[in-house]
Parts: sequence; C-alpha cells; structure tokens
Amino acid sequence: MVAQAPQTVIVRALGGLEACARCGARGQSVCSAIDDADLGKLGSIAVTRDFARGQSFVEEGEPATDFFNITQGTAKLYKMLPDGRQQITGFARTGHFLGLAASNTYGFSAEAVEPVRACRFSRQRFRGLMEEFPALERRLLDSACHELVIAQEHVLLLGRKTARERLASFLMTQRPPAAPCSGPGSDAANLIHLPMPRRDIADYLGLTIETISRTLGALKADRLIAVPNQTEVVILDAIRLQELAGGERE
Amino acid sequence: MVAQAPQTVIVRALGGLEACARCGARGQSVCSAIDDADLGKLGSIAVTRDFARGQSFVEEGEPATDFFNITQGTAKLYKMLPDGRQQITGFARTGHFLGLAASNTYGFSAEAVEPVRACRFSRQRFRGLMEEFPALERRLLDSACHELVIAQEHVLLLGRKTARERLASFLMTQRPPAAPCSGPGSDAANLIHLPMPRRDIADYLGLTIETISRTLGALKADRLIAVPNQTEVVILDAIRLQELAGGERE
DNA sequence: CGCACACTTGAACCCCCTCAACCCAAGTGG
DNA sequence: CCACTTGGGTTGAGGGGGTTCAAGTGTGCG
Repeated sequence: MVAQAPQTVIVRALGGLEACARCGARGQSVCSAIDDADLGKLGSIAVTRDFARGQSFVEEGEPATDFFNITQGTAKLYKMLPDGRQQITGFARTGHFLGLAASNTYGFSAEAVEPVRACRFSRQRFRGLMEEFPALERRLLDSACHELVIAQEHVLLLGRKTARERLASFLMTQRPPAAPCSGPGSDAANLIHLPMPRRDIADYLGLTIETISRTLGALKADRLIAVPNQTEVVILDAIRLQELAGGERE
Repeated sequence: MVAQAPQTVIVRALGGLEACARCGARGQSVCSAIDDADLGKLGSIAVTRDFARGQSFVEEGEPATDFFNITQGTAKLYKMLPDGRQQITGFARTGHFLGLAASNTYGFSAEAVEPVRACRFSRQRFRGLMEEFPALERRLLDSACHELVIAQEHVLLLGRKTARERLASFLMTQRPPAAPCSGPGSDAANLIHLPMPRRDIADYLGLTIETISRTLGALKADRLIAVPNQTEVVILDAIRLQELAGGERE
C-alpha cells in the first residue's frame, strides 16, 4: 500500500500551465526535453506532492501506477528481504526521475529521508506524452542508461571494495555538484551534507552502523576528512580520498 | 584497446538482407521491434562477428563506438579495480543488447566465456535507425529498464545476502527459460549448464572460488542440488532453493 | 606419462558483525 | 528547573563468515 499524504498536503493541481515553467528542477530533469511552448501539456498531467521525512511513496511489489520526479529534498530507494534486511539501491535527489520498472509492479520502495517535493505523473498519461514528444523518450533512455552505469558502479563497490573504500566512494559521490562560478579549489565542493542517518548510509554501503561510525573515525584520524557534526563531513584531502575510493592499494 | 578478431573471422557483411530474417535470436532481442519489411535496413548496418572463449570485445574506458547484440554463446560483463580485483556485473546471453553507456566511453568490459557470435552495430548508424523506427527506441528503453531491475537485484544480493543465499539466487537465475511445450514439473528446468569457470561465478557473487566450491558442497550435502560434473548443476529441491535465494531465514 | 589447469579441501587468520554499554542532544512533563 | 525518556551515534569486547594461504585431487591433452 502506498502511503497517502493527507488531502491537505496536495499542493496544487492548479496552475499546470505555469508550475512547470517556474520549476527550479526543470533544468536537471527529463522535463527539459519539452520546450516552453508545450510545457503546459506536461503541467496538465503533473500533480505536485509533498512528503514528510519517513513517509514512503513507492512500495515494492505494488502496482506501478505512477512516475515521480523529485523537485526538492532526498529520498532513499530500497529493497528488503523478508526478515527485514534492507538494501538501499540509491538516493534520489532533485531532478531524479523515479518509477521505471520492467513489470507492472514497482521493483523497489521509496521513502523521504528529508522533506521531499515531487511531481507525480500517471504512467499511462506520461506514456501518451512520450508518443507525442520523442525527445522525452530519448531523454528517458539517457536517464535509464545513466542509472544503469551508477548501478554497476554500486555493484563493484558492494562486491569488491573494503569498508574504507566504500565510505570514501560514498563521500566522493555525495559531493555537491560543482557550481559553474566557483573555482577548482573551492571549499564548497568539499563540504558534504548528509541528510540521511547512519543506518541509511550503512544500508547503502552493505555495512552496519557501527562500521560506518568506526570507519568515519578512522578516516578522520588519518586526516582525510573532518566531521564537524553528525550531518556534515569536510573533505580535507580529496586526492587521497579519491585514490582510496578508486581502490588503489595504499 | 578492444581486442580485434583476425580478419578471417569476420563471418559476413554479406547477406544483410537475409541474415536478420534468419536470425534465431531475433525473437529474444530488441531487433524484433522492426518488422519483416524493414529488416533489410537493420541487416545493412549489422556486422556479424565471432569471438573465441577468453576474447574480449568491449574494454572499459575505451570510446564507445558500437552496440552489440549477442546471438549465440555467453559473455561476461565486468569492471576492474587498479589492483586487479574484478567484479562481474552480469552474464550476457542470446538476445542481450550491449553497449548502452552514459558517456562516450564504455563503463564496463565484455569477454566471451564460451564461443560468442554477436551482431555489431555502429552507434551512429544505430541511432539513425532509432529515429526512423520509434518502436526500436521504445524497445531499447524497455531493455534498459529490465537491466536496471536486474542490477538492483544484484545490489541487494551483494549488499545483504549470505554466500549460501547468493549461490542459491545465482542458480535460480541461471535456470534455462521455461520451454512452452514442457510441463511445470519438467526436469529440463532443473538442469543448469554453467559455461563459466568458478572464478567468474565468484567474481559475479562477490566471493572467492574457495567459498563457491565449499558452498556448492554444502548445498549438495543438504540435498538441495546435485553436481554431476564441473559445468552442470541439478536442482533437487527448487522450492527450498527459491526460499533460500529469497532470503528466508531457516 | 607428465604437465597444465581447474577445482577441492584444510587450517589459520582477519575484517566486519553482533551484542552491549555508554554518550549526548532533544523533547516532555511535573 | 530538573528528572526522565527517547533516539541517534559512538565505543568496546568477542565471535563468526568468508578470506587467505597452502596442499591435495582430479581431468584433459600433448
């Protein structure tokens, strides 16, 4: 059962003609495949929804009725085993397109790890739009290929990297995207915000929370990173951390 | 550098008009998106190649110039770390479409684990065909989504399953596809041929060859499987093996 | 026969897990 | 204002699943 937000949380089905044009996430998402003139058609089938931290909006095994596009916040995508073991397959941030599935049911669950705003599209209507705008389909294929590459990198991490290397890899991928205005030595690129708890980092890296804690401590002791508080990490030596992430034996 | 087959091994650029129509892999591959009348156009840009066991035909990091479609045999797709650690991301069999990449370089390597025959398509020309036949692009998107689901299942396996569960999962996925004529209790569905050596199974499951050997022995001792020879496994108790693969604690 | 190669088996080790205690900050209520 | 609770994070001690290292066992092939 997909958790439903209370009716009051439905933000707006209104303003379909403008919502998309004003959307800050547009440039980072598949929606940019549709140009301004036709944006109304996209807006008319989109419903904006807000999800509180901990709220889930896709459940593995349920009928795959909708696509989602994250416009704000972070969600975790995960699979579970019957005895409760959890594996997070990825974190979805602004611009991430969700809901591609091979069958008629979702193959994963999605839950907000910090407040999330997302556009929901009926699968059926979105498919209609794809027929009308081939560029949208092309963009979706690109997106799927990109996710495939990420997933294969994740497979390498889980299958062959040590705890230290996994954490280094994770931190490198969590670096904020380089702002075009900032120089290469910018500090901003080395400040990492971690909206998710240790439990989720562990479930993403195939480790336990204790190992996350200890390994963070070890990286800190080696002066590769600093940990000012629980939700932030500063990269002190990006070069060595990158080598570690890449699996170079030290 | 992509290993080149000797010139003599190029099978035929001839018969483009008929090769695809007679291709046994057509029904299982993306090529079925193109109907008989237009099949010549597909054939005209396809080159059939044979690769011997151990020969590699895609190298991680090299420019992604081609797509491949496996029409016979089995190839392993893998990534490597600088110190030689290897992680196999999947085995490509008949009908598997290869070469989707996010960037202009391949994100993985491919090597034949048994003699492979494949169709090679220039990326550029194949893109042209996609413009002409939207059904081909749709089919490719479906294929990418399917691979994504497989990859996420692989992530779950590597992140959270025990060696026993990993091997059980692997064996269940290696079962031959159910032949439509055979009944449900058919023995054929329980006879597994493993063309790849233990080393490759280990590198796929994130384990070592010793653990593969020992765990196969344990499953055999528990009467879940039989191992008549090195390349074959017989599933004796599909139900319990499936439970084990699914992560039910015993 | 003898070599090569893949696989199996055994013993010791180690990285990470498990279990448990502890810390700390943020409520909550009297 | 402080006692109490709660939940996330850290730290410590001990154990175990899988690795490592090493030897042994086929098995095909010249």
